[in-house]
Amino acid sequence: MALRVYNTLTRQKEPFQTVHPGKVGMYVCGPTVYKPSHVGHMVGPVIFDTVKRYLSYLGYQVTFVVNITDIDDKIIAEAARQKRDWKELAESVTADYLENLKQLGVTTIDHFPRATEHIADIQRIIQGLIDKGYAYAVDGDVYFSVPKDEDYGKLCNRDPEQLEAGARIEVSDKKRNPGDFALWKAAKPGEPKWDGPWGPGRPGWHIECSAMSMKLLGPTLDIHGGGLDLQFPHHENELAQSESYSGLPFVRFWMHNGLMKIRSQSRKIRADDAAGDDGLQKMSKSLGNEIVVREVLKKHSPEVLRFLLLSTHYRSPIEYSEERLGELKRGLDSFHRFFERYQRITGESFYQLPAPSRRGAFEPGGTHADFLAEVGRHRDAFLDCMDDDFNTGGAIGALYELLNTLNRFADAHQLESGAPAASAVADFRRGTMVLRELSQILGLFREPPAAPSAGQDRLVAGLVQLLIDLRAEARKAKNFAIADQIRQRLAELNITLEDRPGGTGWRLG
RNA sequence: GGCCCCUUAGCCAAGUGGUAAGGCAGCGGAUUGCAAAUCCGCCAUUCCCCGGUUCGAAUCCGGGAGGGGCCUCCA
Repeated sequence: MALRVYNTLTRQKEPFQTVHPGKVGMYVCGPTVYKPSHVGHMVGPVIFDTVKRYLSYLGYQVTFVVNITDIDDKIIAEAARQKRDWKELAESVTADYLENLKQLGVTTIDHFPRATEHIADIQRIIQGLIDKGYAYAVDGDVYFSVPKDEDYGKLCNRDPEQLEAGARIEVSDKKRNPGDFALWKAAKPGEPKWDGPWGPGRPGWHIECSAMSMKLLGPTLDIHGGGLDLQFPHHENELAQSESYSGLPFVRFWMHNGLMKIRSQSRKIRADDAAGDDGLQKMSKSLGNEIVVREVLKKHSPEVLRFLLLSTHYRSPIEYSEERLGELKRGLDSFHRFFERYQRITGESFYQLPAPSRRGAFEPGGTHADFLAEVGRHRDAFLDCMDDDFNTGGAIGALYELLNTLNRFADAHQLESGAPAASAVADFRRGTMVLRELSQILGLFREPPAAPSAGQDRLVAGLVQLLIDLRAEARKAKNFAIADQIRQRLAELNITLEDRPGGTGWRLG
């Protein structure tokens, strides 16, 4: 199957085609940096990081750009509130954002352009729009003239005439039409400003994305991504100004990810008796229900959070809850346990396994052809899901089936006990390599999970081993009362023992 | 008022015309001295409701109910 991608512009899945064969320019709207990121801000980066991983796996050379909007009304307002320098605020929030991305394994972004570093590019586009008659300057402001753009509204199916009916549009007597939006805003006294042909001021909200994306990726992007809530007005306006400026199609594929939701306290109470009201709301600052990423990572591993974001199709809304995270951790743990098992069997770390970085054919062969053929079927299922508009939820299902196949093979061939056939271990390794290959596409299992602090403590490890040895003696002597007491008391300390063919192991949790 | 989207088991979730993946939880079994881990089996005759198209629909069309997003800043 060939890759198909859902395009918001046409509202259907289309065969993926790029402007330049083999190359992909991908731009995703990043944050306006005035407050620490909440988990909703991670959805896009994780999704599009996975998109890039998969496109690279398919052989595309992908340039991935995420902008940082570091000048905006909200930044100015928040800095004033905190009595802080706006620039310093923007920088510290940016650092928080970048650290969160790193934690979540979002490692494929090539450029993080800042709006303040592209003022000249922004001004050039604004001037171009004025020259072409799409924009007009008034008292130091510059506005985009919506009626001049015949196909304005095509992304969101919006009729400019009806924008007036909304009545929620910012009133301004400077605008010629209610739907017109600012490209350049004149600075009020004390506000940050850059000199420009229309007077000192700063860029409007949408223009920085047009300027930076076209500068880094050319006039036509292959993929433009962002949250569903950015469709209008942000992307609609970006589209309008970019195409009016360049005269070329701005984006091949518009991709929008679903929003993070959270069960709100106030409605949860009602939901208990009111059937049908699930009490879910979008996570947002205005509703005061945001969960800051930094806080989440104090309690949960970043891998669980990433797993959550990939467990649902990217266009669907996704609920954030502690229960769900716990549930997913249990699922993830079964993979981690397998990796330890793999190491016991082969003496090799799963995380060191080589895996093809490019998609190729999987040739079963081997001594245990049925087993490898089954591995191949799961691999095909995984890749078919990814080909179908990056269906990560379905792909994860295939990953679980692959895990089951591998465990079953290890059981059936008693790889952990006695002296297993070398051919069985070799085929087992080949099968496991496929799990490594596929999980890398999702950015999962890149490194061993961080052991809880107690697990790294040599004293603790020594003491637990001592008790395991004593228990082994007791078991040998058939003194099960003592043996069980040791296990029970350890369990109370959150230490679980596992008696395996090769000896007893332990883990926290 | 306008524009979009969603509704699959206790929960999460894949599935866009061919007879319901997967996970969590639960239950039964193998294994174990007993557990844990792993494995096996069970767990939606049915996909919000009502019509229609079709040999055949969770999937297409029409209507209804419920939920959500956008139209103002939002990932």
